[in-house]
Amino acid sequence: MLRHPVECATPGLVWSEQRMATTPHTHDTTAVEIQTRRHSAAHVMAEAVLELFPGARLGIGPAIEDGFYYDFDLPRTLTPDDLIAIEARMVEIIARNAPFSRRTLGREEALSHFRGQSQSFKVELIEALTSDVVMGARDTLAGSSDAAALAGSEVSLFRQGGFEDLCAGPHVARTGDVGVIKLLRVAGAYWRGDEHRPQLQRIYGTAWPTQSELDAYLWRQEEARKRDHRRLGIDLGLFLFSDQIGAGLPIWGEDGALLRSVVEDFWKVEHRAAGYQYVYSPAIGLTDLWNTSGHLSFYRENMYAPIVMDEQQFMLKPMNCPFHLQVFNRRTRSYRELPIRYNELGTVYRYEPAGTLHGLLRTRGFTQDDSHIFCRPDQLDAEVNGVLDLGLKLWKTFGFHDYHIELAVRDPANTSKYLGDDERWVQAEAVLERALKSHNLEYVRAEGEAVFYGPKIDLKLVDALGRRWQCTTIQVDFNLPERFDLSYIGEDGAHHRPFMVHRALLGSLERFIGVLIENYGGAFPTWLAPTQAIVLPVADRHNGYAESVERALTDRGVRASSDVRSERVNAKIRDAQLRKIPYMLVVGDREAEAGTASLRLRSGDNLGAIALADVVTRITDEIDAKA
RNA sequence: GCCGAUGUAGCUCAGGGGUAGAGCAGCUGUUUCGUAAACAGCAGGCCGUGGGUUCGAAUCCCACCAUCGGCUCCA
Repeated sequence: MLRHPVECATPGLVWSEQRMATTPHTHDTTAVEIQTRRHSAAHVMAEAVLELFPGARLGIGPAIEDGFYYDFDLPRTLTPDDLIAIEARMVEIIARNAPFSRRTLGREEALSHFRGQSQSFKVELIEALTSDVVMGARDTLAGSSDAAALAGSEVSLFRQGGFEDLCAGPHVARTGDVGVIKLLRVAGAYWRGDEHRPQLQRIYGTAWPTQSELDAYLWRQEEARKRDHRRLGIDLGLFLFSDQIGAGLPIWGEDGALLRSVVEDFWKVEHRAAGYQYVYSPAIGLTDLWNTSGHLSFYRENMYAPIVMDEQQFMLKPMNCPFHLQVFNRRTRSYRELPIRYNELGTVYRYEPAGTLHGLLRTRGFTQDDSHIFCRPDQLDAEVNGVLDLGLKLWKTFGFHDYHIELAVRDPANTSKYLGDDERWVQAEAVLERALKSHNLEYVRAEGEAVFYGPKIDLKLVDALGRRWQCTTIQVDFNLPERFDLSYIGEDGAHHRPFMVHRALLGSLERFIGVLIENYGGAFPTWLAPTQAIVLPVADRHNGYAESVERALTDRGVRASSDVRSERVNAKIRDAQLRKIPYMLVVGDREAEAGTASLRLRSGDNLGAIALADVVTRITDEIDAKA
């Protein structure tokens, strides 16, 4: 049993509170208890590391979802053996069952205390912490401080055994209450997340009340690994990467390409129905184009080097916007034709640092489901609303019903990073905010997250395991129309500047399909499955009937095949199961005689013999319903 | 890009200074079978790439590339 946590009322370290706040279900008592346990485990780990590496400097050590970490500055890099040794020492410390105790120190006292121990990161934390508390600015490290107010502030410290740490708490009562721990991995992490500051060694671990809960967690991790789209991509033959092509450049294999084309076809039909006009644009454009668009000033580090031909410089496109602007601009536009909505599955190339590549979720070449909408000021609200309507329809059809939404706005402290005047930024933010509210979508404001040409809505899809995936982005762009001098002739006969909405609803086909794979664990709903039905003849003499069954399905547009190998049905079923094919139609003497098929579902359910026509209807109905 | 780990057959992995091993997949043959793996045989690798050490390197050292776990960044 977990005893009552040590009480703590002092305003504490910003970081631990932030972590707690970002963890779901914090109001749940058991969640608070487990967070307390894990945070205490981090202290135990720090004690163990200090016992083994007396000179170690400590960074921060919060509880995180499913575990905890602590950052250390150590004289040498840790090896897997070190991890074992640290874990063993932690088990000892937990067995010592030392009580956690709290005391407070004045700011100056605390500073000299940690200076005396050469714990410079702790010193920095106190300096930041006390000013934050006084100034009420939780996220600001720097900032002017009121000396008088600071002098009176206090910080809390927690001790267990021979180890004392700056900490807001709360903690468990004794080290024995930490529970069952396991260290998972070591990773480099920049101090305060800043790549210009020292890199520390971060040890990740997890802690649970009992061994069986730890085992259950490790089992869940294993299950999650089985859903990894990179694993499934290989197993199901969906896509591949090749050393001969280059990192971050996926190739779609047979079934992956089929899946992708199903997604694309559906996307195109829905966009046409929503009043979009499809356009095509080239992969490269003259350097001057990217100058005009502002990409060379604001996006160059993500762009590939110029291609020189005939004394002209071209650059590979990292975005599709400038091309769509050209389509709009090719002739004078009337206010009567607005809104104009161009869409394109546009393949872009962006340089991404090698260490950030991750299967289909982070690549160097990807195809955005892109669109640019040009409209009058009085149409802007309706257009953004229309984008959300279409988005919701798509996401729901693909099986995503929960979203995590951010309204990304400028960093007010650094407006020089952005193009365009204040008034338009304020206007753009207001339009996005109104659209979210009118759809009753909850969102959080994210300052400093806007792109250089406008504020945006970033929408993350929440998958079957509760994980969030950044896919959608909806941006109001007041800047590119200006740069390319877009205009339309208004009712008054004068030129007016159109507004522009830039949006990708699935994000990129690569990432979206990666997310689809993980969400469904490779077992796609029938309308998406590359092979929707497979006919399994019991013996070779049933191959003829099997092929007629297959034809009955393919004639109705079902993606079906037959497994006519000289294998036993058991083997054919096993292979079909592993390929996660939704429908298996077993046919033998009885079925051939009666004109039926014995229907087995991917779930393992055996529905028995069903008249062929009914099987076909059942499958086509399900495909049509996109269920 | 930064920190760490890893790289052996299509896949999963063993081996480890003296000219490469298993299972599955593949191919061939036999089997004709009723809801998650029939049997036998064959074939398959410049041990990520390039240097170095050595009589000899897949094995040791260095560099690079890629992948994995994180950090930072993002569709």
